[in-house]
Amino acid sequence: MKLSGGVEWAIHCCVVLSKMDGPVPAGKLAGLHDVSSSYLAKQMQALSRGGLVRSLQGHAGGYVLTRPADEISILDVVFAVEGKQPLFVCTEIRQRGPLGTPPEECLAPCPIAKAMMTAEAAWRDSLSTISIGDLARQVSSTSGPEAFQSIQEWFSGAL
Amino acid sequence: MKLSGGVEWAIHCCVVLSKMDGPVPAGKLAGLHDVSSSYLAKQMQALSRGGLVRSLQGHAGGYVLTRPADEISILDVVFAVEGKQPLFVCTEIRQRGPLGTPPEECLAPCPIAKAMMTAEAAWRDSLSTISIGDLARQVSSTSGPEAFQSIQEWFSGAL
DNA sequence: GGAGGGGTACTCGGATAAGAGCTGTCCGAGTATCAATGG
DNA sequence: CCATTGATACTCGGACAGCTCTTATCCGAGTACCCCTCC
Repeated sequence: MKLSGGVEWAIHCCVVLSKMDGPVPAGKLAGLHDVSSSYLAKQMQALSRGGLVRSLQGHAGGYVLTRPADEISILDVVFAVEGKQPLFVCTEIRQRGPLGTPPEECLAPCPIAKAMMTAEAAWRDSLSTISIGDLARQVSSTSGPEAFQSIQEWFSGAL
Repeated sequence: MKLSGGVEWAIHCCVVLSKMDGPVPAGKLAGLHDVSSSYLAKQMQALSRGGLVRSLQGHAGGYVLTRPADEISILDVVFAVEGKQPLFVCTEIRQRGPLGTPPEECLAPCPIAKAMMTAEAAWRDSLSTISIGDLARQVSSTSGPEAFQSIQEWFSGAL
């Protein structure tokens, strides 16, 4: 029970994209972070399907954020990469077995499922309060404001 | 990225155990819920390793809760079955690549990891506020107080 | 009648296969750029 | 000198294997009960 590693990559890429002017191809994002180019491309495709980024094909193509960074929450990224399926899925155990409760009596949700859903909602709420813009500002204050400028220059100079 | 299905089984078993007098073998718990006996045994072993239940071997053996139901939170069960490893693991991407931040400058935790950890803490906090005893009381009020008595009788009569 | 010993049946515990999902890779479809050519 | 046209190189997108983790199963180790035997 572990979150996909691609989530971390995707968030980092979104933060970087939020500070770049033009489109950035997946290959350069992979080179910057020293990760598999092909696999990161897969994550970017997920972001594209989720509507978080827009893909530009052709010579000077790449990915661009579709919305302002402050309007993209971490939850959006997690949903795009991992899917919206909840962590806990109730299989209605109470209805099974020789003493199972008949379905017509199961009006209220199973208390166990309810508790798990409440906790999951707390998790999602916490993720939805933090935006890509917030993260970018925090990175600027910790790693220095010139960090993103160096990245942009590296993208231009390219390897 | 889905929680192990065994978690649901384990919680249900803990709730049932909290209302039983004597030890209950894993086979009967499996029969009650109509799930794989062998696989549920594995989950019970995890609970035993986690110190939540005590195993009694021999003819009239089985599993018994080690603590009062009100002192066992759902989080304890999740930790016992899934392990205490966090959902999100930071691989320190910021240190990798040509523009990676040197380790000696990474004093503060990565903002991205920090945000994920905060959300995870909210999830765990929510889980830790609900005990097995709470769930048992909710089941009694929704499914009727006689439900657990029927189960106890079914365990005695056995199949 | 009571105590001791052996057998039996039941329990847990860990070691062992099958399946699904994540990780990683490849090649084809599409498009903007650039250069060459003709007017 | 400018517009058109073709080639080119670069991009994304989805289809294809390898591997780890979850799911499912089995058999051996250990223990309490029960019955039989002996005193």
